[in-house]
Amino acid sequence: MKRPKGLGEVEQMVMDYVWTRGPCSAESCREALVATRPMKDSTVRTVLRRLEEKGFVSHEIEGRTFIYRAAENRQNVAVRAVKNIIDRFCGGSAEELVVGLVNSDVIDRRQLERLARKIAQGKIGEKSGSAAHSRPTKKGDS
Amino acid sequence: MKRPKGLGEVEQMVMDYVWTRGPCSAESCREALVATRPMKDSTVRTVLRRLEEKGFVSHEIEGRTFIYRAAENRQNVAVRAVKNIIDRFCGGSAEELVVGLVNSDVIDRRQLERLARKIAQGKIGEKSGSAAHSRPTKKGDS
DNA sequence: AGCATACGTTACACATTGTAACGCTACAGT
DNA sequence: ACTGTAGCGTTACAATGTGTAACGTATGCT
Repeated sequence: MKRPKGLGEVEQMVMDYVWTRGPCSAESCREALVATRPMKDSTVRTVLRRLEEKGFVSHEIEGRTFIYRAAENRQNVAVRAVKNIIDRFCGGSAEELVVGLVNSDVIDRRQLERLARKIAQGKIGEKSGSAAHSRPTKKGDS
Repeated sequence: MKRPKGLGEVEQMVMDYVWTRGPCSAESCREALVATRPMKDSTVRTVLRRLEEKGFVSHEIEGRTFIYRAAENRQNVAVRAVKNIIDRFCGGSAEELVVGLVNSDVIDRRQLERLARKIAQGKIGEKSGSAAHSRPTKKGDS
């Protein structure tokens, strides 16, 4: 089992694009990124392929073009990463982390309280399944 | 400015030891780790030195022995890492992340609410200085 | 002096990541 | 049918991070 350690700089940019713009071809991805970061098409393709190997994206073929889409949404990836951190640094308990986040002004304490209340009341965050994917990502839905 | 990307496997183990046991020499560190992971003393020393370069530990000399100590406690490192994640994946806003954490059962929603309330009431998390100490957290402490 | 202790230097292997040149294949237009 | 080209894969290489450790050097003790 390959734990996706994380994303490199370019990989992150590509993922950001995919997450933001939705399913896209390698070329459209490159066209968007090339403004801030010049790179050849083969570079983008390689990155995309590696991203797929890591499980961050999947692709389906449309005509003869690969359409890549995110396998998970940003939040899920973020959650996994944070989960990892919690395991590594907090012994599995997230409480102290939350405290730390508040102390470091990463989270505003009032906002947190409001949010927590809403969550506790079930107004946010219906757990529909394992929360491991935003969509089934099954092929053949073209 | 070099942001410490993260810790490798061995680096993590060393840091865990330093965080848990407090200041220690390279040798005592090695003695503790060698049970689960055989390695030579020079290996530990190299790791410790790299850890220091990354800013995770500092050392002072006692006699002719280097005593390493954590530059930051676990929580702070964890918070920084999470902050990073929030920037990268959540556009700077932690709210959705919290929701995700709850949905993924990383944080219990009731616990979160209790915690948030306590924090909001100022019962927890008074920002007491820079919190850059390496006080052993009172978990499974001997 | 000679040895043990404790640290530094240097080096190497392997994985990850960014980058890209080529090369292959299938579809389109003439 | 033939050829151009769009679109993908293969392969490769450099830079960096990480684990690992042999060997070298300094210092204190007996």
